[in-house]
Amino acid sequence: MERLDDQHAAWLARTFGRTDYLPLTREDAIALSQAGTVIDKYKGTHLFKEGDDSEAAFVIQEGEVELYRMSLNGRSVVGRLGPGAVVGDIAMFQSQPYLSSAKAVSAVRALRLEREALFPLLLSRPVIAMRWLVTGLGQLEATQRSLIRLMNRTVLEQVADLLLVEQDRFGEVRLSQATIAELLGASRQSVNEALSRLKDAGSINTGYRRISVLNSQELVAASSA
Amino acid sequence: MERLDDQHAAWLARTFGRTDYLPLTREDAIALSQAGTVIDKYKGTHLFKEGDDSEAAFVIQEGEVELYRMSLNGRSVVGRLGPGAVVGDIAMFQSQPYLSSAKAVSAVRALRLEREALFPLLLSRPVIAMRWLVTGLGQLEATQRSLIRLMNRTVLEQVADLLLVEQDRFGEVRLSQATIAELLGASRQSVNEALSRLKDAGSINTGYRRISVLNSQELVAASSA
DNA sequence: ACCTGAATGTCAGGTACATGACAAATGTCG
DNA sequence: CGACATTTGTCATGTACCTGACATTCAGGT
Repeated sequence: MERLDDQHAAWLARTFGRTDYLPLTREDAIALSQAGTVIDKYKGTHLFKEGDDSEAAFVIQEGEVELYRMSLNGRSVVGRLGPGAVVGDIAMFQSQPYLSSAKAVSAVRALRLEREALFPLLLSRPVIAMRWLVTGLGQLEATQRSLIRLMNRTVLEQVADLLLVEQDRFGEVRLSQATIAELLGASRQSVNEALSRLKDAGSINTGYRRISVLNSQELVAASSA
Repeated sequence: MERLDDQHAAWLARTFGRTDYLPLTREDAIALSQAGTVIDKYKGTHLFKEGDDSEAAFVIQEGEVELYRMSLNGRSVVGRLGPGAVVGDIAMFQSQPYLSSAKAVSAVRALRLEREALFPLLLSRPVIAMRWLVTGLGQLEATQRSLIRLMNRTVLEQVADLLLVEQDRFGEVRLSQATIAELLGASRQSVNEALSRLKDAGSINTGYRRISVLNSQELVAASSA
């Protein structure tokens, strides 16, 4: 147990709201990890659903979570979040039911923090509160970027921009064209068309559920960012 | 001076990150207002511009601020913020230059908080940190809503949704059609078209720089939310 | 290896929306 | 009060994108 806590604490210090000016003490990190419980979710299952009582927030440790809302027109994907991100906190802090649903896209491990445990912790440990704030503002920034990506842009530009943001350090994007279309609120056909154009231009390579960025410069130009 | 501080403190307690579970003591509120300086900005001037060094964050007290970013295609408006909202904090906490520009749409009074004064304050007064967090998460929620508004929706639906969100307690929206178009990333003509349809349907009334919501129910239906 | 579900590639037809251009109405300021 | 700027209303034209339909390719399990 001791060693596990240490690992956990170290992980939190590295990834949760990481900032150079806010060192997270081992003590803080352990307090945070002990305030919650680690939960595992299978691919396809929900951490919470729109309208549920917001009892807890979650810090994602492994896997990806998709945040979405339903409307008459169908699903709208608000975002995809990976390790280090927080979900469910908006509703919890506003004492409202969850506003979106959170679904595990892959197998997910997360730290589940109940309101009753989290609030005292944040009030007693300012560094954790600040880091939580930094994480939230990071998400706000990402969402603003998504907004801009959608406005005044053709699907080709949107796709180019998304590939730039979403690529890993090897220049790979592991998403199906249908998923990309959902993230952009576009049709799969249009995304396919855009990818073909970018491939013909030599900026990317495409494969099954995989896109490789070959030339970031050209993508930046194509995104007209 | 004494009386002024009191007023100021009371205002902050009422509007800044207001929550039932986090009472802001008079002492906290005064500390916050004394950590910054009140600045006044004329309509049309900038609080900060994209790329500037992020020295400070601002709590808006009066007036409206427009947040936008430039790209090759022109301006993209990220949002409009009124009293109680915070701008500039994202960049400041991430130690990056400002990511957007903030322009006063009307005469603006704001509390300017420098990094050097704000950080110690947040670390020493957890309730202020929590309220700051709540405010930030509120903006995140609003931005998520904007995202959804844009995705998979016709201009008519977008306009209906925006009117619902943006109306004041008298059911009035004081925005020009051109401004609405900018917020939605649509053309002025399309917005005009949509408003005409809603007016014909009897859901709203339109005037010079003014739209009155007559029937919220019908608007909800038209927005297919 | 084969079978099956998922993902990709491609086409035709329709439409919502952008662009550009201009007239009419409304507010503002000297 | 008149002159000017801003905002609204309306058209005509082109195009990017969506819908629907179908063939082809790929991956994983038995």
